[in-house]
Amino acid sequence: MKPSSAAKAATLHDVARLAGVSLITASRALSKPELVSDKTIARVQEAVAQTGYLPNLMAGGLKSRRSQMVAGIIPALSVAQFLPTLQTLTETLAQSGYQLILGQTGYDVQREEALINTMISRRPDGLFMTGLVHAAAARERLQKAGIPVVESWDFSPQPVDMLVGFSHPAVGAAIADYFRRQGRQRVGIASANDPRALQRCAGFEARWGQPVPTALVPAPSGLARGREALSALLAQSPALEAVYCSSDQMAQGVLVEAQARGLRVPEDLALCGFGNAEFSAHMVPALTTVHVDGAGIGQRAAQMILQRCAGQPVTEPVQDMGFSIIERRSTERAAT
Amino acid sequence: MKPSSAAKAATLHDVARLAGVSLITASRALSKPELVSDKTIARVQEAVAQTGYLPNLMAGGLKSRRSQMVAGIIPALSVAQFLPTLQTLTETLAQSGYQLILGQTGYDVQREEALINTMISRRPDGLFMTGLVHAAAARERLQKAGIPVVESWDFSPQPVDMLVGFSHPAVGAAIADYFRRQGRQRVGIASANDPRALQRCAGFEARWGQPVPTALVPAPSGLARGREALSALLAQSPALEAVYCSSDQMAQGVLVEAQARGLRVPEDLALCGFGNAEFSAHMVPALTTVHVDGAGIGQRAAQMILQRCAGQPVTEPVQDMGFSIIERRSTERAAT
DNA sequence: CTGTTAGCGCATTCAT
DNA sequence: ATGAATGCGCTAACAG
Repeated sequence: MKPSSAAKAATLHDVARLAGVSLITASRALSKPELVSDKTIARVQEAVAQTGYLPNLMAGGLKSRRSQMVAGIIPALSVAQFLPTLQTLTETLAQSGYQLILGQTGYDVQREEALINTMISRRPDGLFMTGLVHAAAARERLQKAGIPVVESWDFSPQPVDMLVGFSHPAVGAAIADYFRRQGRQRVGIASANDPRALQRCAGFEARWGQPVPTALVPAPSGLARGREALSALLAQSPALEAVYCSSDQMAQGVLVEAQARGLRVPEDLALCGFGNAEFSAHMVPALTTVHVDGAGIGQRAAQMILQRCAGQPVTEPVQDMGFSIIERRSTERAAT
Repeated sequence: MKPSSAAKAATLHDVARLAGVSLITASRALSKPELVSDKTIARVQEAVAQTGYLPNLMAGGLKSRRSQMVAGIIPALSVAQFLPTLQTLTETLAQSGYQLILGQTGYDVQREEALINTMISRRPDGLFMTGLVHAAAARERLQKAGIPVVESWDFSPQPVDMLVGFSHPAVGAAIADYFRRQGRQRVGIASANDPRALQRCAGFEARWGQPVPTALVPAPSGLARGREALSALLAQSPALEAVYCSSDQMAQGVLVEAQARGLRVPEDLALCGFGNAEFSAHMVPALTTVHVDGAGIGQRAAQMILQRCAGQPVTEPVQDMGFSIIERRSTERAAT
């Protein structure tokens, strides 16, 4: 018995032989024990233990047409936004025996399309997307594949299949309304240049009603980008009173840069972020931001996929999860 | 032609028939074109385009015993530490046509073991672990499975197979040395309670030579935990001069709490983090921290796995990636 | 260069 | 409650 890879893994055949039963009985003992006598089950179990048998899900899946895998497509793992969603999705799926296969598009529509094809080749039982499916060919492919598809973190009246998300233009508009309600005049935007962040910018500007000084930085946005962005904004508009930032991470950078320039937040400059990151409530000043239930998105998406895999209909295939502005110190008005 | 899932996906058989060639010729035209005439390839390609054929990798993998998948096991997606590693790993593997299947252990050894079994059932061509494989049974299983395994972000003289990481006790010791060299007297530790962070604490304290006030918080550590930790530390040791934090995120929290208490960093309190996050260089003050090449770990791990999948030997199966202390403003000595 | 034959490991029919 | 045959879709061997 060499420790090398020589020894082929035990198959169900080996288990059946050792247990003195037929192949199919061994199979049933493991996956449908209610159809097999307790004595037989015990014998099979022991044979499994002795041989160290682990089922080959590829073989089982080939026949049963269920791979027990779900494809997950994201722009990039480094986008902190999506982490709670992915974490919950992975966990919820795992509880039902499904694993996630991960793919990253890098915000590139061509890579997204290629990735979707690659994923379909693995015959996943479902597919999860952050964002919408952009390529028309991919949409068609997915529809033809006939598996449950959940698009997320965005909104569309005509999703490929199911959707759990919210409207980014509405977020932008809500922040514009909020700043206006506070009586702010000279507002600016510090945003990443990814499609969803740009939708928020557009929503903000449309509601604001006039051009808004905007500094765009490459996605994914972080603290360093926030510092750059505020510098760029102040160059355009020195008397800035309030800034909407496309992520809380970026807002941290705007805060640091403001402090480095001797600007007080919120007295001289008000800040609103997006995402309600774990740290935002604990910054000084605490950060006003837009809360989105990322973990909830992941859980609902997983439930929808699992439900459909179980053959049940999904009652509400398009869910707007909404959002809410969390007011904190960083946009407090001076008590004049 | 209903748009529903009724229409079964085209198989290679359909493609072959349409192209007027045999099954295996169609197969070769797609996967080993150098063995097939250009004319035939063109005919097959067209049949593929017409049918919308996408290969079934489960079926191919069953026969060829290569699934083109790599299992990736991490504690939790929310641990920012590992993101660059995972991102690079996923990308590098994808370039060679491999996809990553993700599993999360939640730092639980039992879940880790169960997950490894589940993963083996999918017959991945390789397995990547953040950390070491803890359960003895799992180590054995992996060795018997005969696939390339890379453990990472830690060090062990006897890995299951291959390893790319570094020594956490050595990190702790290096920071202790650094503080001592600076002439700091009253030092403290603010650390998460995960196994690797605890190793760094132990290394620090051993090198320091006497008990070090320590505040432990649950992993994963973030800004909020850092604030808590500094409060706890100051309660124990009011005259604290320097703190080592087990992550840069946590160091941010310690900084915020220090500032909230009117302590100046570095004049009143020096700070050293761990991880060299993207933001650390841009904080005010910029954060001294320990740099670890997380992306490099992911890339090397991917290369090792790919090399072994290609049947080539890996010349250096155990790689210590080392680490380095990046000195920045947060530990600067006053120019007395 | 192309085709024929024979499985990969398992689960779904049917039968008993 | 158990078993025998059949095939999921594809590729590794060998032949031609």
